[in-house]
Amino acid sequence: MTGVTTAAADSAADDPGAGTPRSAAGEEAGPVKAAARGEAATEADSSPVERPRRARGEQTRQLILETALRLFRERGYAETTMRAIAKEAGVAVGNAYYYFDSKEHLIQGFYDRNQAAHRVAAERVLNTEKDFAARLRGVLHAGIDVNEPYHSFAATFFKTAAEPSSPLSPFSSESSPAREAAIAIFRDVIEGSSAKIDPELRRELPELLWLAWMGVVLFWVYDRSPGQRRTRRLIDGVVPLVDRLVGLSRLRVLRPALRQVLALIDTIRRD
Amino acid sequence: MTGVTTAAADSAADDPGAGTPRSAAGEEAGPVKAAARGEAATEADSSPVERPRRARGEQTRQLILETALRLFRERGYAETTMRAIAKEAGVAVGNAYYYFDSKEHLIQGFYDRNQAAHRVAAERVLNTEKDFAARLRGVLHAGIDVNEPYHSFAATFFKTAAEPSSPLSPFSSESSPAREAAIAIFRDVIEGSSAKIDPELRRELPELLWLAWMGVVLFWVYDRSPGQRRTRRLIDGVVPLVDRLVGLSRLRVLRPALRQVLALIDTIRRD
DNA sequence: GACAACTGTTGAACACGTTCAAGAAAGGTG
DNA sequence: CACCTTTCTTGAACGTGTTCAACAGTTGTC
Repeated sequence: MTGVTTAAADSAADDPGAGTPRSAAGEEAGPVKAAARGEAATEADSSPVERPRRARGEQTRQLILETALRLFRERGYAETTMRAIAKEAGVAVGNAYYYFDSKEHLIQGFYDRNQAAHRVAAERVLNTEKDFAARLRGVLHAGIDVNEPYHSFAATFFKTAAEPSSPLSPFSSESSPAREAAIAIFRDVIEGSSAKIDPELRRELPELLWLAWMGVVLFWVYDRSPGQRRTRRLIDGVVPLVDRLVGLSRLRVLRPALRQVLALIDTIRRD
Repeated sequence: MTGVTTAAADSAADDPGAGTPRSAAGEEAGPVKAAARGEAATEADSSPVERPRRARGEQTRQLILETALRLFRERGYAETTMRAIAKEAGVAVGNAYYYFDSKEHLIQGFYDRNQAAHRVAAERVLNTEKDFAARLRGVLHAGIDVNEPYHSFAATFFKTAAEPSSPLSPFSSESSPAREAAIAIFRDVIEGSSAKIDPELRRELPELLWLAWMGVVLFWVYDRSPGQRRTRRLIDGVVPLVDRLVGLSRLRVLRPALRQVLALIDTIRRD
């Protein structure tokens, strides 16, 4: 299932872009730039460009990103034009395209922040709870908490993330750092818990939980109930089920079924 | 989970649009037209237009749809411009917009056909098999068979269907006829089978199987393996699991768990 | 047949995302 | 310093989906 990779209340970017852009430090140090390009199979894309990022460039890049995210928040994604972003940031349109391959690529910045915010919010739970179900429940709710302010336009560019060939797809290689980071959270959920889990299942569980999380996000995106309370209920209902299932995983009687599931996962995973 | 509602090899529309468009009969009798409009909550949309559909209009409408689908198949969705469709159909651009609210709305026609084709293909299985697992397996494979020729661009406009506010979303009210039809197939899978199923589960099962089908479609859309064989394996692996689970549903020991699941579904369903 | 009220059709015009050739600024090298 | 190379910046121009005011065709009414 597809889904917004992460989520987070970036309370940064509160002051308009006008003045001093943050010093080049922090997030966004990543190298990824050369778009994998969607399209059909048209020969090798001869451009692993890899830009060196001088100081000035980094500054402009941040300025454009801040401005874009602010406008997205203020007006929504579709309603924010590239011209508006450029104008507000005080640069030419073309300049934005020098740093970001497309309007969609601006969203990646959003993901990265929300991922980080989810991590932080999850940490609070993971440091205090030992019970598996409580940990899982806390982490899932934290993820939704962090995404909540963006529900209205998360849906809008969820659309964008849904295209398999899009670099924004949670399954794309371009988002694999974010994906790994997300899976790591669920690994922590398991490892720090007191739960006794079948070892084979334990190995696969972080990824499975992440997948379940993607499912929850997907549900959330479609959730039109006030305050998305149906999603909250889904979490509260699903967690005990998962907990029970995981607990049952060590029962002799269910071994064959578990094996069957694990074998299936394995079969599917190898190409 | 989002997913292409249906699928089908429309072998109709083989002769180019040039000559006589089919007589207004057949599919597409539906009334739905007044778009729900996405956007924010901007007052009531004062237009439940409901067009009467005269004969001539219906003819033009069909012509435009045929032409569009043909071009989509030949060149892909993104590469087909509204201007090209209009030109090829011998009408003005604006005319296409008289019949279809947007380019995306042309896709709905595609869905409807594929839905019908899936029904037909499923029938063949349902008429010969009695075993639940075999029926389910057959129906799922039939659905993929029917979609196969369109895999390359199904992905492209899967993106479109993914947006929750889009009328193309499988969960939207605008696609509810297609959705109901799809669920009906799974109802037949169950009712015609020899399987003994807990009655409460039985009531919910068609919708659950449809949901699973949406999951399979989602997987298929993302499946890049040659011939999408991973999807085939997924089906072959998941069906026995579902079968086993359904069979177990009548066991006394698993009653509480089943109840828990059904209660969850109920909770979530009511807003 | 005259008139009105639709349904159906047109193509220019608009705003948007994106590209690109041109050039300015900054760094590096002798 | 002069020079070359690389990074960065510009804005006009292109092709796209979509809109809209105008007009044509059809149907119904007296």
